[in-house]
Amino acid sequence: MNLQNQFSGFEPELIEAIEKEAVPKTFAAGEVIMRTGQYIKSTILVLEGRIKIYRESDEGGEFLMYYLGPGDACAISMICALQSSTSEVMAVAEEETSVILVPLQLMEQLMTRFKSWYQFVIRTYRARFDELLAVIDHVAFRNMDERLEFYLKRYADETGRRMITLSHQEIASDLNTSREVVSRLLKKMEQRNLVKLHRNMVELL
Amino acid sequence: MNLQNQFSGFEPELIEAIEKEAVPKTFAAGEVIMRTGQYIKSTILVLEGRIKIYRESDEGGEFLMYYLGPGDACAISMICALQSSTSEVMAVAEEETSVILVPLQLMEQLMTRFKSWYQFVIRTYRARFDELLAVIDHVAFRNMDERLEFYLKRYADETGRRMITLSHQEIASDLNTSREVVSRLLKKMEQRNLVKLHRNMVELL
DNA sequence: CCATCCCGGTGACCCAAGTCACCAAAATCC
DNA sequence: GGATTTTGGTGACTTGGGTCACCGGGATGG
Repeated sequence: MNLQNQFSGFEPELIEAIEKEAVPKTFAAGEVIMRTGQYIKSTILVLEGRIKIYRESDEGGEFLMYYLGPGDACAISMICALQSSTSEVMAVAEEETSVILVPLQLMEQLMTRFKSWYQFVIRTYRARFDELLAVIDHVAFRNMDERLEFYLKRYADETGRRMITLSHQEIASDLNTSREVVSRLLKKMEQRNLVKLHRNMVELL
Repeated sequence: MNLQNQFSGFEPELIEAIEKEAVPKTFAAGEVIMRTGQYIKSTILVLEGRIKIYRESDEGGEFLMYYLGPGDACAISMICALQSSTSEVMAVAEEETSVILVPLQLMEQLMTRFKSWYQFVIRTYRARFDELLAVIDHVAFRNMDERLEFYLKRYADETGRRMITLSHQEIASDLNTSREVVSRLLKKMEQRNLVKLHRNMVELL
């Protein structure tokens, strides 16, 4: 698996420059990639797998923001790396995930040398910003049933599978609600023939 | 009022470059600066006044995200301008506000010519990103009473006044709730000696 | 000066969703 | 194989906060 496949917009010299200096790294499923308060010195490019980006509250609650997949970059790590400041979010590998770490000083070089890198960075900011706006919309304007539906659809889209292998408890954590609420809403969705419920699994119809 | 005062980190040549090509503009209180769906071709730098950035829902609800004051730049206009794509938020002048519009092609020149501009852009992204995270935290983890308290404190900080000249209805819109709820919560805050209520005005104690 | 509008206050009510308690089935551990 | 944990289902209850109705007092305008 190399850069070319996932980042097709990059010109060959850019790819070469990254491959020469950047550090590939692999994370096992469930491994923490970035934690709240941690200093960030490199930007993360995702080659394979899936990373979950979420916010933690003081009281132990968590709140899913979005996922990163192959071809994505972590906007937060970009911003933090460029300021060598701390991350305000958590990043955890959902599956076995391989990434490339682009250290700060390389990042700055690429920025001035390669227009395609610069544009990639801008696109990344834009994409994450839009995702945050969508999150705010949902939590501000939508009820739990709509949020749950959206959550399941997004999950299915991200993974490309209609079978969602998550327990009700895990879904509840991501939405910062309780298991009972998720159970009940899923039951209602089943009655509306939107999903079929299995153990540890929700099938989207 | 010129750039130097509000953007003290900029070197003289940068200021000169901006002043030569960028367009100053003034908005009256209440005027719409940017609306949802509008194409953005320039980045906005705020010299004087205050701009409210908020999100609109399909059903007419609105939701305050943050304010921009002197020395701030609009990250969304940056991102949009650089992609010449549409804004996903509303921007309205809260008071008489003067800004400088930096057109796209100038923006790109400055980016490569001036390190201090580049860093300013990064700082801006970071600041807005953090503000969005704070918004998400509040709406995800906090109840209305805490959100109201935070809202009032922030307003007082932004304006530098303890007297907040807003009707309950206006506050309710910003928090996407109803006037009655705001009235009741303010009454409770008054009983706790946190505020004193006047007509069209909340005094922070 | 009267009519109308905006503002704030309040009681009654309702609903979404969080909490508590408990249970049964499946999975996992020793 | 028995014990414990995880998972999901459900009824009962509470609570935050949204809605409705109504009222009075100040502001505004013809």
